[in-house]
Amino acid sequence: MSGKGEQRRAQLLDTAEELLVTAGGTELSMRAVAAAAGVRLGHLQYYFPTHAALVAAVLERVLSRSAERLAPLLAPIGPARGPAGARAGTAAGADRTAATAAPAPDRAAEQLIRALLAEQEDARLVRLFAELWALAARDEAVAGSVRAFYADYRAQVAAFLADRRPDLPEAVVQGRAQVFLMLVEGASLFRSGLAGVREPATDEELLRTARGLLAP
Amino acid sequence: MSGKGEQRRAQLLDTAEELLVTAGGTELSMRAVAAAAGVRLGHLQYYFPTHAALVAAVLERVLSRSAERLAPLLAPIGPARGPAGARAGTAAGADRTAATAAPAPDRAAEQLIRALLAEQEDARLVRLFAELWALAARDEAVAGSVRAFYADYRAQVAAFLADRRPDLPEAVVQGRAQVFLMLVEGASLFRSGLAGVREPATDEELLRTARGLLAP
DNA sequence: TGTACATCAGTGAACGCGCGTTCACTGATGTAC
DNA sequence: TGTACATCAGTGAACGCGCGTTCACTGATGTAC
Repeated sequence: MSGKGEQRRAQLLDTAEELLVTAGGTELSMRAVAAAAGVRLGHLQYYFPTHAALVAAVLERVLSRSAERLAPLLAPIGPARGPAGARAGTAAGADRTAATAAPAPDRAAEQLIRALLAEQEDARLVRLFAELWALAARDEAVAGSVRAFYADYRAQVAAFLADRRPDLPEAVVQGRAQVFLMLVEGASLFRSGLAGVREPATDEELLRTARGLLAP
Repeated sequence: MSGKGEQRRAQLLDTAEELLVTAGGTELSMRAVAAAAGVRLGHLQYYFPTHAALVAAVLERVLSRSAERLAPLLAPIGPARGPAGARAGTAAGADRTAATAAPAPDRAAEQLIRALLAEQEDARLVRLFAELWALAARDEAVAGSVRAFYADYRAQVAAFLADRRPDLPEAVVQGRAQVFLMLVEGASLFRSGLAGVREPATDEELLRTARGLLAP
């Protein structure tokens, strides 16, 4: 029966992820995960035969979960501009028509920006991504996953922007989407206590700049 | 005689830094550093009694060297605007008058931005900072050093901006300086191969946004 | 319904290795008189 | 100038520990007949 196995696997990954956040990547050992999960070392290895397999599985889940969290925020809900609304279609937005309670143009971008910044108040998540970047700097396989994640993220931001500004050339849309990500990910370093702390005055300038990129 | 000791110490730190960049933070062991430096483990410990002492020393040198590299770029060389030029005074700029060969207002900001982005083409440096962020996420002492480094960096950017735009309120100057750093550090992730790759179209948007922050 | 067997889930011990740290030691270099 | 001594620079062996990996094993659960 795969139900029990899947459940145990998920539980082990929960534990590993928790450990990655609270103790850091260097403490993510097979023994530590097994002990924290309350199983024997040999049993953890039944699900993840090697340490690399465990790390890869944790990584995959963290990134796909982040992608899921971002998807609804990025689903195009802007003003009805003809068929452009289908461009960045996601499953989440499929059963919603553009007409029902669509916010004003500026509001959608505003909500997206604020939601992304609100996410950064979770220091655990930021620490997790700092670990990911360090892992990526060390391990080309991890770097590939991280790049794929951000490529998808960027494509969604680009679709969001293209939906709202059909007049912009594709190259500009792609460029702005990427710069927007640079700004958001850079901000996470400085708003989480890692390289700096949150400040209202800075957040105001940050919002202004982010707005300028998404909906000028 | 302290000359020999100082020299040996510097050489050991060179080796450790090299190792940190090429192999990553997890490989920065006492034995690895000793072996790479061609000395015995016990001797490395004569200079750095514990692993923590070695890491702290490497960290301190990396950050102070980065600060030195940035100082001349940030020294105010803008148009003569009265006594404001002394605000961000550094030793490097002390023997240079504001009048000699001062570039046009936009040029100074442009040069600064381009110099900072050019630095990011050194993948080794970017990897080193990714390691630093991960170390900071794990170790509050490291995080303190990193925050102090960026606080100083930001103050210099703020002075640069204040020098050129004396009309802006201090809060706005501080906010823009911080957002500028967010953008630059975020860009390093996406231009180094770590989370993305360099693209001319993106660089154009990046320059545009950075310019808007520094000299609007 | 019962039995035989395969697969799944989990245990436990042992391996060799690299790690940080401790510590006693040696030779070279400087300093006091 | 010579000698005694302290400090500096560097060596070498050993410690206990946590690590990833291997492997033989056991009991539970599903499947075929």
